Amino acid sequence: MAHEYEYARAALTVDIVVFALDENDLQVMLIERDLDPFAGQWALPGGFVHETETLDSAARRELEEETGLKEIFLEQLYTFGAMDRDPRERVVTVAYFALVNLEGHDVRASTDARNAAWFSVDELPSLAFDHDTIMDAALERLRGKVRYQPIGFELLPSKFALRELQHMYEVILDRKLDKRNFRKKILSMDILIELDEIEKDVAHRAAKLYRFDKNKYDRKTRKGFNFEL
Amino acid sequence: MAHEYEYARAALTVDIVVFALDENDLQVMLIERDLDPFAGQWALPGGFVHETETLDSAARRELEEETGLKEIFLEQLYTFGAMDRDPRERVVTVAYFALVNLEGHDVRASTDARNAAWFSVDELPSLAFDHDTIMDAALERLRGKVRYQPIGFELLPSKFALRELQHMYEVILDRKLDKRNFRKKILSMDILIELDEIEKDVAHRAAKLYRFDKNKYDRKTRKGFNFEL
DNA sequence: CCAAAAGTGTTAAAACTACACCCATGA
DNA sequence: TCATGGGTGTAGTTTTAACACTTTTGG
Repeated sequence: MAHEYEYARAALTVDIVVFALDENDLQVMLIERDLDPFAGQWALPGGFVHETETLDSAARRELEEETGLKEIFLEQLYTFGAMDRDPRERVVTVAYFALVNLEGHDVRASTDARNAAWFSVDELPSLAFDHDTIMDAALERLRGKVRYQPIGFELLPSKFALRELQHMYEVILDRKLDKRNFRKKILSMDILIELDEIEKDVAHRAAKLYRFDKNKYDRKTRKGFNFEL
Repeated sequence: MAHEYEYARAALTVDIVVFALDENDLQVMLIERDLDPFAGQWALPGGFVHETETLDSAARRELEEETGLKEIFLEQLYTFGAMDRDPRERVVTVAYFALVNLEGHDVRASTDARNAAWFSVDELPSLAFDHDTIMDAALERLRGKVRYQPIGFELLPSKFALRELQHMYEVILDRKLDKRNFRKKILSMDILIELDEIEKDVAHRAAKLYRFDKNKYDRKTRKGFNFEL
């Protein structure tokens, strides 16, 4: 196709920072590059935006192709356009961050003949391109946003114990929270449904399970309610 | 140049939502398009990203070319990539928002043989492309961010009275604030310098002038202080 | 019966809200 | 002298922070 606007065009990619929780850490998924530049180094999953898809679709497609993850929480983060971020030529990338609950999704640890793996955010290798910068921005965004938007639930199974919820916040915010105060606060928001169900296969006393009530949250939000931890 | 990545490439633009305050309103600068598509309609200032500049530089360059504004607060907002946002071909735009104090900057009301003008945000014409959507996003971001980051000062002259500061928040947040409580709160943050200077040419009792102490704010922030209104 | 985590209340301090008057100044 | 906005304090209420023990359950 002849371009109507005759400017040299940057290549456009998407890159995704996928967060998940394991027992004790916040983790991100990385992919080992098999080609130059940066062959053998770890990088964020991502790839080129096709002419026939939106940025969001490109991010979802790449995520599924490279990690098998689909239908997960995905939000645009920031667009990076430094001149030399790709040594070959000008590439602008739209970065996303994603949140996934490991139990609900079957993550291919390796796909595309490429090696994919989870890394704890405080034991990251140095990354290809400017992906360290993107990672920092994603972490900062997650830590900021989790406190005033109920996105943290995306990292948990749909039924969870209050301990798990508290633990998720402790891991992301990197500080201890007081158990009684945390429970009082989150329950007083009245956005959780207490289920008639308790934890299974737990070594000791089983906790009640809860579910996030998105409808109620949306209704309350429209009436001026603000989630804040 | 031969493209190393052989994908069809979207054109890449920047668009900027420039906010300013007049006596009573929050305003934005718009530009009347002289060419199709949308000839005669109002649109955000913006234009193509050149191959030799970053996204931020492109935004600053376009802003200066189209409005004469330079060295103003500028922050990336969001990247819009809907398939049909430009009727001619695929164009992805990186949107920015800017804050400017009208008194400190000489704004050309008209440049480039194009017509530029300020509009109150609650009396906007319908805009070209998807610029309505971008505008909504910018307003939402400004309203959210102004409460927990000290960016509102960018809309005021460097020396300002507390009344002006309060008024700025009232206009942006669209609600009355209590004078005594507002003063207590903002002064207790200890990020303003009280100057040995009072308002000039004011019809009645002149107010003390203050200045935002960015250094002190940065120092306090590093020690865990959080601005919040 | 022991280990482990669940669940629960109170108190003191701090922050927030609502509210009204006198003062200084220039016209 | 009047109109305009500057500047100030308090009391009631709400929110937050700190803190420890008993209960339940499975192994």
